[in-house]
Amino acid sequence: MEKDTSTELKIKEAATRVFIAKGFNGCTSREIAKEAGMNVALVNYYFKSKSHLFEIVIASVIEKFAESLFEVFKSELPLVSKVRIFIEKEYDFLANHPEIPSFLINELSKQEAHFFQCVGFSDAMKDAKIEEQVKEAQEKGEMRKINLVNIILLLMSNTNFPFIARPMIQSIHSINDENYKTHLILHKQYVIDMLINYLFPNSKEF
Amino acid sequence: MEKDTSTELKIKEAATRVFIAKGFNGCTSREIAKEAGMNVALVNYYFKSKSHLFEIVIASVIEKFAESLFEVFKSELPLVSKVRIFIEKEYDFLANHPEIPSFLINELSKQEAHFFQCVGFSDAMKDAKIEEQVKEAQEKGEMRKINLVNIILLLMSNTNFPFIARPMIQSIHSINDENYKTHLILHKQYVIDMLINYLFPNSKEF
DNA sequence: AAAAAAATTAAACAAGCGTTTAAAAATTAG
DNA sequence: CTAATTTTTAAACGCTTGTTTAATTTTTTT
Repeated sequence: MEKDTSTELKIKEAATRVFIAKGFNGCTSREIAKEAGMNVALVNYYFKSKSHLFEIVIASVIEKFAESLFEVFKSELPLVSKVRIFIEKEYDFLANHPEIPSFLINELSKQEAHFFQCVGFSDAMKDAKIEEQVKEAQEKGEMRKINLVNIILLLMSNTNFPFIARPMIQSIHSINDENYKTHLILHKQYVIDMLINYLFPNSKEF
Repeated sequence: MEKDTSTELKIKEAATRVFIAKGFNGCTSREIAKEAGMNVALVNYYFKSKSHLFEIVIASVIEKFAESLFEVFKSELPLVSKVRIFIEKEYDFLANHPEIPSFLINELSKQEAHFFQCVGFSDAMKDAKIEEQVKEAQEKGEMRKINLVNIILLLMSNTNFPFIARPMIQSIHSINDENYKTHLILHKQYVIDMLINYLFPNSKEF
């Protein structure tokens, strides 16, 4: 009884590509099988159903998506540096996986949102002790006193949205992919400057 | 030959609700008919197909979505006030229609993106003469010299994302709807302060 | 009030869906 | 090398999909 057959893996990878590109409702089992170069029945042979396969795929996408965030905040740097590095890493990650935020936001707002809970997102949050770091920096007067939820919102808004809304923004301004990439590179620095200046008003870091 | 029958309107309104909630691929013609309290065949009697109905719906949603943006910028206020009022109006609009940004971003990234072009989004952009206003303010030294694309990105990121990502953020922080609303109210002011301070470094407006 | 037109309905359609079956092929075990 | 097991296949399953049909009801016209 082999585990993690090359066939099984190929199907999961193909499914990930197809699900991300078209969403759960936007694709068919046969499409996934074709993308993997397999027979349709094999999808349900290795993964018992389309839904089950989807749950596995989205769980691993979430994990990949959240990884870099917590990686940065677990380190031993001052908070202001963590914010800068997080934004930089996030832009790098999203440049390579620009479709992931839209995919997650989309599917999580439609399907039942139990996916996130089972992954233990908020556990990782506590593990990284971000809340404590923020409180400490705020008491020292280094950081603006706003709630963690709002801080996360500011960080995620300015990193994720430019990738989520790319098709829309390109349409509005009639610009091509290459041109948009140029704007994104500049945007990263704008966001770093703006956020650090706002969150750490007394910081020298910029 | 009646025009704009109450039946026709009911179907369009029902379709708008269903499409926004579930997306084009996530719902059926029968579901739309049921929501409107009509027979399935009537959907294709008034609108020739599900796709055609969808195009009509998404066009009117886009129009509604873009309206407030251009309304503000067509007025005769100084740019710094326009930015503040835009953010305020956008938060008010999105508080009443929180699902619209996700819907648009979602469908526009999947379907062919010809929807936007046919609505003439960029025409309205030129009509509002935003580019000229920005250039003028920048030459006067009132406004930070960054590209219009980046300015729009900053504005839209910080207004739309908090509504787009609500399910995700609530999951991460384990907070309920009411609690999230409270954070949103605070967030609006944070965004205004941060953006005006960044875009208009010498402004007294805040 | 009768005839014509429009609106609405139930029923059916072919096609595609997720999933299952049962047989064939390939692999492993003894 | 044979038997048992696993993997892969083609075909079919019931069901739902978008759409169409043809009959019925309602409205409008004359």
